[in-house]
Amino acid sequence: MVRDATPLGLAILGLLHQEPRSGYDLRKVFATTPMGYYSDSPGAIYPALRRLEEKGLVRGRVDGSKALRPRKVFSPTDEGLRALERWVTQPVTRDDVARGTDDLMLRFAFMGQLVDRQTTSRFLRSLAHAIDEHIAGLEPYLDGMQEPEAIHGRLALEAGIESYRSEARWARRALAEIEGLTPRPAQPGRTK
Amino acid sequence: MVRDATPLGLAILGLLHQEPRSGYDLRKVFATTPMGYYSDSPGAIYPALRRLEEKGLVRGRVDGSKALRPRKVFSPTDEGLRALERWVTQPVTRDDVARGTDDLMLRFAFMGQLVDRQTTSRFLRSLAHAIDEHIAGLEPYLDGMQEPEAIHGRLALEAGIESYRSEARWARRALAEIEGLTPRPAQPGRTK
DNA sequence: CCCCCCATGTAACATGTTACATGATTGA
DNA sequence: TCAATCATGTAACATGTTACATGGGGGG
Repeated sequence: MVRDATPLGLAILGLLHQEPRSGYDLRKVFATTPMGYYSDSPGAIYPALRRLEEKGLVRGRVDGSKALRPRKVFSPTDEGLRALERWVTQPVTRDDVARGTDDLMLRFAFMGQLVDRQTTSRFLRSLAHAIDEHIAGLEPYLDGMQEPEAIHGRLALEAGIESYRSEARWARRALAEIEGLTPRPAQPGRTK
Repeated sequence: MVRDATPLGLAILGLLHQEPRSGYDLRKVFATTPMGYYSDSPGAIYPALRRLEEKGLVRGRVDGSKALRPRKVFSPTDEGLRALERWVTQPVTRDDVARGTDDLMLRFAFMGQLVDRQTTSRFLRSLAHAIDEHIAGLEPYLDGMQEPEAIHGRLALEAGIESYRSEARWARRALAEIEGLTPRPAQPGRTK
């Protein structure tokens, strides 16, 4: 699984797929929306855009329409679109789940405009499964923390486990919602 | 609020406070326990230890007891202990909550051996409060996502919000458990 | 004998942070 | 006129990643 870009680069690529944007537009998105997890500093955005351009994943066009200082507006190339699709549809591993689920949520969010519903369903199912596995891997540690001296460690671990449980529940609910939208056209007999 | 060390450095400092450890010991902790969120690579651990030593926060002693290659075992200095205490007792801000709660959980876990119960209670209360505020800041974005086209974005945001809710519930439950342990000796009249 | 574990570390590289620089336009 | 906003970027720095280097000891 060769990495096409950094997490920030992939986040940018997905935003550019929603609509063409300048570096400044991207900064505003990261600064003012719940995507603020990613950096909004110019020292991160502009180099990331340059790297994406060097790899041929995005292309920038100078927009001189306004009298303002010229904006450089970027859009994904075909290759960029393919890289984006590869990223969002990657199988979900336990490692993905362990290191912050933000990345996974971003993949899910961008999926809406990019792949069909079956692919989304597959993603959610594999996500739920990976979370279950991860929880099963954490639980043994709880047994080693039953002494009263270990109360802080135990509680911290419980917080983690519960947060994963909450995410697994979400994944299953989202799956139901996505699949309940319309019966899949190819298999009308399976409805309900 | 001057930063005494990087997140990895603070995690190391807390582990060394539990018991003196070598660089290799630390790697094993990060590689085999739920603390695996932090890096277990030698290229991160050894430089981090050197930085902590240069700042006078830890001191290393060569343990030549075994016939094996000499281990270098580190412990926190008094100054390191003070830095650790400053870190865990820092007030919890919305920003802390937004960028991964792992750091906060680590602070909570290390708190057990470091501060009294009142400080822990204060931490948990401010955590619950910061999470509530953060959720209140996220909810307005949901309103802008009621159209059916925005379903993926809406679901992703809901996942985030629910995960924060789950953490706020945990904080309040942990608070009850910590405060229920024993009545505080100084105020016997307040029991029950 | 060879490979894996113990245990230390270094070097090149990629990435992000902080702070600065530039300059035009818009509103108080 | 002064500050804020639009809009681009660079430079120095800190940190982490990946891969390599070293060398002894124990087990199959």
